[in-house]
Amino acid sequence: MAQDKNLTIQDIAQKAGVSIKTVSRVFNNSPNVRQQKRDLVLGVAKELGYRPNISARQLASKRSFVLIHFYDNPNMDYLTGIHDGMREACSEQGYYAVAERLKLKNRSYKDALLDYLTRNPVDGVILSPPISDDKAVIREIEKRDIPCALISPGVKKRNCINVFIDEKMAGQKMAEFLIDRGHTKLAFISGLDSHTASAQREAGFWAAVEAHGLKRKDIMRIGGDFSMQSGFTAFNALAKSKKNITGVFAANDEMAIGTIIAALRAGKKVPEEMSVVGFDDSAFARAMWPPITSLAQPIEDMAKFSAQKIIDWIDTKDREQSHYEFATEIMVRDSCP
Amino acid sequence: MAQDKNLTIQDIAQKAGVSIKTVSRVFNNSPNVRQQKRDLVLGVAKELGYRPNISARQLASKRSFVLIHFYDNPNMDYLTGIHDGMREACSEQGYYAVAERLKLKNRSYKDALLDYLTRNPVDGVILSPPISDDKAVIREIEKRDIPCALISPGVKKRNCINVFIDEKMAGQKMAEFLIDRGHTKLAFISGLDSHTASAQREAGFWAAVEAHGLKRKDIMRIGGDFSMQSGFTAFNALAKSKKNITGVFAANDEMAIGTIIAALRAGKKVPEEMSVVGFDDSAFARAMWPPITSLAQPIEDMAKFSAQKIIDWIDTKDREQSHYEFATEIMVRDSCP
DNA sequence: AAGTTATTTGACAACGTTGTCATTCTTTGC
DNA sequence: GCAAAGAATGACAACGTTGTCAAATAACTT
Repeated sequence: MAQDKNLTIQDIAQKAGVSIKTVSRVFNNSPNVRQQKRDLVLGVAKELGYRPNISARQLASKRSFVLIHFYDNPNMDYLTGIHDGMREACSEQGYYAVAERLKLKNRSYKDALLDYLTRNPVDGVILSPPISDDKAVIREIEKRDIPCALISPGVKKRNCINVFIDEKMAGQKMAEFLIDRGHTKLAFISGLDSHTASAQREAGFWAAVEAHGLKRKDIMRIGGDFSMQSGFTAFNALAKSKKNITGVFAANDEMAIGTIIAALRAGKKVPEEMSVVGFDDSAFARAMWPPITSLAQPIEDMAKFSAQKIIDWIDTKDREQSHYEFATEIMVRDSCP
Repeated sequence: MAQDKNLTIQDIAQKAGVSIKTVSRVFNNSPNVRQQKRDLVLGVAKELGYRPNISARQLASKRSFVLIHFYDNPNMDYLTGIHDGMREACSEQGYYAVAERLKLKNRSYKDALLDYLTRNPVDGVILSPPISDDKAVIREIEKRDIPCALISPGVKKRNCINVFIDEKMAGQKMAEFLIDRGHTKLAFISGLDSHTASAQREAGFWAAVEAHGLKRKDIMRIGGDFSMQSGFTAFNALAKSKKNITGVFAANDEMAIGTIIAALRAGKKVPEEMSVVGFDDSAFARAMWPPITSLAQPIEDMAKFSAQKIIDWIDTKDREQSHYEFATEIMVRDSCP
């Protein structure tokens, strides 16, 4: 099967009895190769265990074969999910999956981006929140005509591949999950306002509140910033109020954790006296005590799909549709059983 | 300064009035180039903003210019620390920094490694715990004559660059930190036994206990596995015992967090009734409530240094010394002020 | 000062692909 | 059936470096 020798196109061409250019065409999914020859070449290549030399491809084609994921959400689960998904799609096609953090907080993040793009040519870009909503970043990428996929963008972009879950529906599902379990006094802890998804989750939350005729005065809305710290302060606000909230929906798991820790510290039992649900299905949510009920999105599938679509786009210079929606799932755990 | 055009060696050679080979030599730190010419070339290159084409270098030299970090500790702070350090060293020299997870739990991890190494040639490897102690992995790398650096290995290897902190001393420092603050009834929560560093931290702990003449019967040793979960159970063991422990030293931050959460849940105040210190100075340790006193190691520096040494090794085909020790620092926070 | 040896430089052919463009087959249309 | 158009193939020159080896220059010897 897999040879160790460094085979070249030459070897394959010889054994298959075709020209090296034909072999090249096959490996680039170029049109204008008879199916019969395509199969022949693929067969020989597989038998001999041939793998194209990436450096040579890069040099000759002036492509980099790099798909890069720009992120600014240092959530390990999320990141590895995206990375694994990208890699699955990439390795099949001989692409590299690279991840690069872009710190939006730093004033110079745009410079860092430009610097990166000029130093390291990339063939495709995947942006995850909150960068998938950064107009400056998207503009620079479009300006260079680099195929681009947005994961969970707040606003869908015409020239990009948009991959997302229905955040509003997800928010609504979570709120209804609490309501179904008898909670009528709810709190929503929001994320950063710059993170559009959080706003949509909130919209879903309010939709559920309204649909079930809950009273506005029984509902609290607490501003957070996705950090554990803001979960602490959120609980304090909760405790200070006289509303006697029993169901808390945090826009992400870290804030849910913060809320629970603060609750424990204050002697409030979770879930007995107060239920908390999070969002993201992070490892910490699973490891907490109690483990946290959270909403899981198929992030790996989404990333794989995005990468695949980008590669198609590169190959065909033309992409079909650009909106793709994925289904979510509530992971029920002890924090709100 | 930085030109956008794609300059080639040719351009530099022409402008500097030397052959392209000489320029090539300069950029490869090859010997046998007169200092005067070296400066001249470097000057011209800088002025024009030249950057070597990596693909061409790879193709011609059969080097990959990739340094890879194999890890199996999904701790984001640690990982980004290592990655940032590597990148700093790499970017100066035109190398790529790549990270790849090797799941030791999977039976097939060795196959995954071999698969990776045959598919993606790498010029150098950095291993972090627990992989820096995996003999099978190290053997495969040595077999291929790939320069290798071990970060915090339990056992130092002759043919590798060994970069570490004095784990035992660090453990001792942490224990003494507790003792200095008046604690005489201590507990140590260990990590996985396969993680040699944990054993060394423990050795330091016992050394401090002995040096200060604490009574063995006042000390508890609880087996953990680095997970938050094991911090929970550790606290339970603590609470069940009648020893009235007031100072806890967990071999990493996650277990410290678990311990604190369990304590809060049980109504025990931290640090008023019990002090807890961790190890690693992770983001969560900083974000917890109370923030956790923890031991910080200069991981970024260590990684940068490792990468630099590997590149030197590649360039000179010869490395000097192979043991390098870095200093640590206790980050004092509220969990044991 | 001439003969040696060591150091520095350069010419030119790789490296393994893809782009270009000319050539040879297949269709298709009438 | 034959021309015209289209699809499939291949020959050969890039791509931007480094390796090899020979040539030129500098540094010692005696």
